[in-house]
Amino acid sequence: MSKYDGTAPVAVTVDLVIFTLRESALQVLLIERGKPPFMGGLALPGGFVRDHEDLRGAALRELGEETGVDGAKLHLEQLRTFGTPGRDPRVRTFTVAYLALGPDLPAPVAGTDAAHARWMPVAQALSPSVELAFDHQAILREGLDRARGKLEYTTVAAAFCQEPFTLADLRHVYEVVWDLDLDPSNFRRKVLKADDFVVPTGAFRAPEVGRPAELYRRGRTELLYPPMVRPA
Amino acid sequence: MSKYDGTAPVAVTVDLVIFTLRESALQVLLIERGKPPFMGGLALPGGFVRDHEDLRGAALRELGEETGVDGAKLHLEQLRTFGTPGRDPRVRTFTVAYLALGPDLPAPVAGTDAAHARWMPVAQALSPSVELAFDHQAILREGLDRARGKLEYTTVAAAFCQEPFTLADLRHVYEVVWDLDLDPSNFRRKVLKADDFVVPTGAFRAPEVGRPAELYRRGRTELLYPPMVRPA
DNA sequence: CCTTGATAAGGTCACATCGACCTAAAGTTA
DNA sequence: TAACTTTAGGTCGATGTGACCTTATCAAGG
Repeated sequence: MSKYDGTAPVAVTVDLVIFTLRESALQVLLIERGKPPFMGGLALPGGFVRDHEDLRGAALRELGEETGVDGAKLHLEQLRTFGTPGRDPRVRTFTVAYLALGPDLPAPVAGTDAAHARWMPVAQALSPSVELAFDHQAILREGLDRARGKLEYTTVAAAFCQEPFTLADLRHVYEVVWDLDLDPSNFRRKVLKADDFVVPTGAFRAPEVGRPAELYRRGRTELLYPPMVRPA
Repeated sequence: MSKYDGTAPVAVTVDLVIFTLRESALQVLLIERGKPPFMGGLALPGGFVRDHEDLRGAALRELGEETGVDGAKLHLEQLRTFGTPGRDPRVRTFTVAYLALGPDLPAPVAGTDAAHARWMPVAQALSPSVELAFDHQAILREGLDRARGKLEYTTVAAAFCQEPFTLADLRHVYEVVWDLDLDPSNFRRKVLKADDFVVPTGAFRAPEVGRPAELYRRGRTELLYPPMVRPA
């Protein structure tokens, strides 16, 4: 970039913050780096953007390589771009961070690119005991903040649920991501009053114990109005 | 990028969507391009990110060059990164778009980099009669959407007001950006009930006609709770 | 076969907020 | 002084919310 003509060595990558709900915890997909820098350390999945490849396309490709999941069915949105000089010790690197949300995604499969990938509770990944490569801790932090905020005024919570799902499943998403308890009755009232947040299927699912719950699918609404208020 | 090692010709730029209120209209700063491509056409201000320069730093520098304003006093946030192949016919270019909001900013000064810059009402810039270079129309559209949305649940509206300002000034921001009328009385109640959105100065300003209005300064709160609801 | 326990479904009620509207205060202009 | 304009502030019915209660429907156990 020294000549300001775009020919100096600059790299552009995408990094993914992939969240899912496993074992009643919000978990993030991390990979073990197989090459320097930060070899052996943990990092967010990601890679270089290829020629002729859209940014979103690159994110979808990485998503498929790391989780084996068809990203077309997940929620995927751009988070922010990080480009502080020195964040990659090798070359000036800009990374476009993406946030992906999905229902309980499969464990990474051995024998693939994803062999060195694993799920880790977000709380653990953000704790001082874990060190992530590059500035991935900051990216993860921002992904968490974004996800928490978006639950309030959008319907993305349903992206964490495998269809069909019960209202308890959906409430569970809020409770885990926000780390608090919600009143089942009031939650039900809000969700059903919001227009086309969820649509009933007429079918029911019997839990291990208790009354069977009706099953729902995602509605078409993206924006949640009125918003789900997050208690103090 | 063909070798995935970050040495292929790739350019990274920042582009700015700079909004201000002039003559009771939301206006955006556009420049007349002095070189190809799109020579002579209108475009958002922006430029290459330099070595050793932060993304935000590059945005602040361009802001100063184009408006002569010390960006430290404006609201500046990252919008999104655009990198569709072919968006720049010369070389693969990724642009990190920033959104800047400020009070009635000075007209561009002749004899500077900003000589070819001018303010244009956003409605006009987005109309079919105006063609912006590259994908700047899409970027502008997204900046407008972001600004409109952020007025709801943050206090950025105050960034459009020169301090000190009246509640009518602040209300005017909402009315212009949202293109609708708000009830002065209810607006007043909401703003004053929100904690530390604005702080009274005790001073008053006499308008051309009508009762003098109390003057306020920006408070420290960033998030507006409860949010300002946008009528349908 | 009925009780217990658990969860879903749905209702009640006091309270806060909101939109629509009204009144009073404090200036300027005719 | 009257008319007009804008700010400041209040009222009231409608609506949303949190806390809590009741009932329905299943499984498990006596």
